[in-house]
Amino acid sequence: MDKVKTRFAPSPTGMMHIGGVRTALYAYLVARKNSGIFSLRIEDTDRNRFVEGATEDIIDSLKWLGLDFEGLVIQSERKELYQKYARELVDKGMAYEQEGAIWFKIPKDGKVEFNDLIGSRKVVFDFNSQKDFVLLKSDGFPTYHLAHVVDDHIMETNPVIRAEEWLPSTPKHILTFQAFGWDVPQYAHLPLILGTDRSKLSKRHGARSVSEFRKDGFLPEAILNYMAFLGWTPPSEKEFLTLDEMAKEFDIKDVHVAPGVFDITKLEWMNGEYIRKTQNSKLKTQIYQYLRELSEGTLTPQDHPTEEEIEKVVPLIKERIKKLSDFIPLTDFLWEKPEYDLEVFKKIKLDNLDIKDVLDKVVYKLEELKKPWKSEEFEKTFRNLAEELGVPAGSIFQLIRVAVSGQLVTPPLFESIQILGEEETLARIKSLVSKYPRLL
RNA sequence: GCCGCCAUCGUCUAGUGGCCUAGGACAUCGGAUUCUCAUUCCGAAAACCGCGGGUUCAAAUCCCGCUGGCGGUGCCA
Repeated sequence: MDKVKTRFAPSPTGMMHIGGVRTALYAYLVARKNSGIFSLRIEDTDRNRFVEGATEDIIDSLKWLGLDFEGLVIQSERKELYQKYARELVDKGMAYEQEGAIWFKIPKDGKVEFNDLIGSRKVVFDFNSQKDFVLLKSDGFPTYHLAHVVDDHIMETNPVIRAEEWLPSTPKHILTFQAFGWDVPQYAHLPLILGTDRSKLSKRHGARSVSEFRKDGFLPEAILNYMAFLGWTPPSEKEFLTLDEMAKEFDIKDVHVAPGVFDITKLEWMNGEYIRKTQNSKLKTQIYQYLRELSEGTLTPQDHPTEEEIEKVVPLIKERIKKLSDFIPLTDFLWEKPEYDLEVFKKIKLDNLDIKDVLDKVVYKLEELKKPWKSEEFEKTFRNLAEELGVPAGSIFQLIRVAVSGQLVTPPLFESIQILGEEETLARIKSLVSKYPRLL
């Protein structure tokens, strides 16, 4: 048998869409599984819908995801090829020219049948449900129908893996292959991916391109894993699979027929799982690179947080973030002086105690504490203070937390303070007290 | 309208005639641990397997009809 060749064939009408990830992934997996070849084809035959930068975004996204492809075909660069083939059909009498376009002539009677790889379903279309269609537009560019048939024949694509929205036009394609006298490839029409309103996932559902997910701090492994499972369960029924493991287990025949709803909540959960599974040193690097990318290169190694600083915080935030972007709100108080919203102090239950008085006591205790501050002593000191004041220890810790960070939620207090440093901690509390003597 | 695809908890799914009084995961809700938040650990609720007919000793699983959802119906892809 010939080598298995698959391809991902998006049209550059926008940034690479998250739904396209699954199509690309399955095609990639089929190739890998069969030691075949996976390539990319840019379907840019509609000049009106062409979006500048889209091709680059698709390539970048594929690379970022780790879906390596060999071979790149750009349809607009081989216009003449399609023209030649369109003419050939005209010469054969199977197509005709009208108003500058070349139309495929649908035979009078009969039907097309084919077995789709997905769900091994048999699909039958009557010719009379089909109308003549354009192969070559009057601007000289091919339509999808022609380009698909010509390219996938030349590229020896088999199976053709594409979204189910193509299913209704498959008879056109089969007829065209036959008109040329070429072998018809096998088709795998992947079920649609739906938005929460159950209509085809699109920009209306929050327009999520791969690059946006990347910017949001999603990991490629998590995206791949989640998308793979939208319509497929590995025979092993494992929950987490690497690309290699997927390639081993994947069989296009196991892909479901029913459409699936894209659920970002589950993707986020999975991303969190991947973050937790990542080695600290690797996570440190990922966060560092992520922050640099976010700042579009304006972040230099001298800016905060530095790689060393991130390294110290990683163990504290690893179990607290679902996305790399969560790192920022959770830790920025460590590198920047906090802005205080006095409202948050009201959420600390200190009975009728005066916050300023309590903070004064905190400062006093901290100054008494032997340096370097030790975790046990720190804790004991403030538990004692809480007892003296007759309030829960948690309230005291919470007050210190807010005083130091301006936030109700932070990584563990003492560890955060250690990163902040003793002087900075004291300075922050003192300046808070002096800045807002009344309000507190 | 016409053509086509699909149909198990809110979501992703297991399930290919008896192991199913339908299992898992996310989300949700309780509870335990805890200085906040998270993590982790327990537990609960959640699908009369879209509806109606068959076939069979036996159906979520096979067949038919219906309904519903979605897709296509472009010199877009």
